[in-house]
Amino acid sequence: MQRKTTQREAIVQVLEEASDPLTPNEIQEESNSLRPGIGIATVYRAVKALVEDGWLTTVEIPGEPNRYERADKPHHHHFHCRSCGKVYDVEGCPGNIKQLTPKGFTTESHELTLKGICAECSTTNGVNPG
Amino acid sequence: MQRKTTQREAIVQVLEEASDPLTPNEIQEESNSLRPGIGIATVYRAVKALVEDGWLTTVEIPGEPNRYERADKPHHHHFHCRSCGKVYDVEGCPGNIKQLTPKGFTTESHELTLKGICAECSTTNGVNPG
DNA sequence: GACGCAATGATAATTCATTATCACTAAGCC
DNA sequence: GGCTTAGTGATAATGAATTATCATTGCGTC
Repeated sequence: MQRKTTQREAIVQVLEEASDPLTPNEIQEESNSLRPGIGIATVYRAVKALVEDGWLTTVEIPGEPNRYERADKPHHHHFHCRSCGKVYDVEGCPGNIKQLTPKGFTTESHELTLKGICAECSTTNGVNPG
Repeated sequence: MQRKTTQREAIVQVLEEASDPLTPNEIQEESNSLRPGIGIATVYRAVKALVEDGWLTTVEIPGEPNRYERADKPHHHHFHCRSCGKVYDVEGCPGNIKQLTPKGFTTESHELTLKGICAECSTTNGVNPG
């Protein structure tokens, strides 16, 4: 039977409160501030189960490890900062995506990733936003 | 000094004539039909040099190996077929992408990937396009 | 045609993210 | 409080893409 553990509770809480998608490593770090000692294997196991439950969605960014966020968020896209590497949620969608679909093709979904410099890195010196 | 080899000629020709971005493995296979015996290491070396020259661009699709295409193509996006795995060029762009940029962020570029079933797979039975 | 060295090709090594292993821990039931 | 066994954590193993190694090949020059 599925047992309730303090590790899993911490992981779920972290993902519940996250405003942006997190990598397994980020989940581990943040979970450990709630409940120290959680191993990376436990994070992977929990994430896998939560994705299978449909409670988490996988966010794939090219050249980046997978990130995970709650599946109940409305349709949105992502911003990938090339300075700090963080991934942020971006509200909205251009909306006229499917009209790009070539003849004979069927578009089932789409992923849009903005790339640039996030607000935090813009206000920090050492990075040239231009 | 940079020498002209039959291997590099074949690789360049393959990329010159490619209508869609190719993975190193695809480049190797196609190059070998022009000039048999080209090793994967040679493909990686040639691609790396061509990207550094600015003649090739890297196309990154989540969960897929990198693909490469000529850098002189006009702005466009990509379609990733979930059946055969191929990546196709898609003309055009929604155009109003940057207005999604959150306050304080700077968008330098964007990547849009359509996912679904390509024309070839749609006409082949065994795949349900819906 | 001979020579020097850049390029090649086979393959080992590396680099990651992710998964498997296994002894130990602790949740839930008595 | 004990028992059973699912869950955990440290780490080895795996898988896949890419890079390094090194003996050999062949381009470009003399």
